Amino acid sequence: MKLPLEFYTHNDVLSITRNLLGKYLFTKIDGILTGGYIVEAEAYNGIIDKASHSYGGRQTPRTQTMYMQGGVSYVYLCYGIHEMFNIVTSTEGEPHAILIRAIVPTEGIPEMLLRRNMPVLKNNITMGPGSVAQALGISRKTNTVDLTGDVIWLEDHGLTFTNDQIKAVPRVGVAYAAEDALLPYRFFVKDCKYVSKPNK
DNA sequence: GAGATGATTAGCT
DNA sequence: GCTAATCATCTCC
Repeated sequence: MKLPLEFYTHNDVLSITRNLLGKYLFTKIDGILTGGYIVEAEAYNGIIDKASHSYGGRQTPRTQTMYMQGGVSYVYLCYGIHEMFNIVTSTEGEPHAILIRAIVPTEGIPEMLLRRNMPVLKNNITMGPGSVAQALGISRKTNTVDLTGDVIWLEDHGLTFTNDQIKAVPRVGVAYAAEDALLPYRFFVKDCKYVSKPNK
């Protein structure tokens, strides 16, 4: 059931992103199991993606993780407080990554409530990339973790979405990036209450 | 070594 | 809808 390493090492980061929707993401942090299935993800297509840390082939200590072979986690801090969970794909030297933006929680919900400091379950518990990471207990300590290991992993439970249920939208703010601006990099499940804002 | 910045979120208007 | 909060990392001097 656990996704094999081959799932992550394909070169087509966009099709991997599409296939990630409906896959289950689990984490076991401090011995506590939490998880859910992915409903929103965004591809970061390496050196041609202006929004990527590795745009233009930039290589820094932080982005080293993106250049690794697919199948590891890439966690980084943004705006000082939000930790983001990415899945590195493709082969070594190709800085492809997929940002997990939203999941539907299924396992360990009480623990997620504690981590998010929320009294009751609300739709926004895993809405947005920062919230997903926090609810799952992901932090920079879980950077470069092997996704076929026992800390963070993905499973296929046979859940799939039709093309009608999935919406792919072009990224915004890259209008001058020629044909790349037209590519649909962001995938999400329509009308899912856990998906962040424009969910139709 | 100092300054700018950002793939966000929450809370107020 | 819009704006403030907040800090590790990158870049330039």
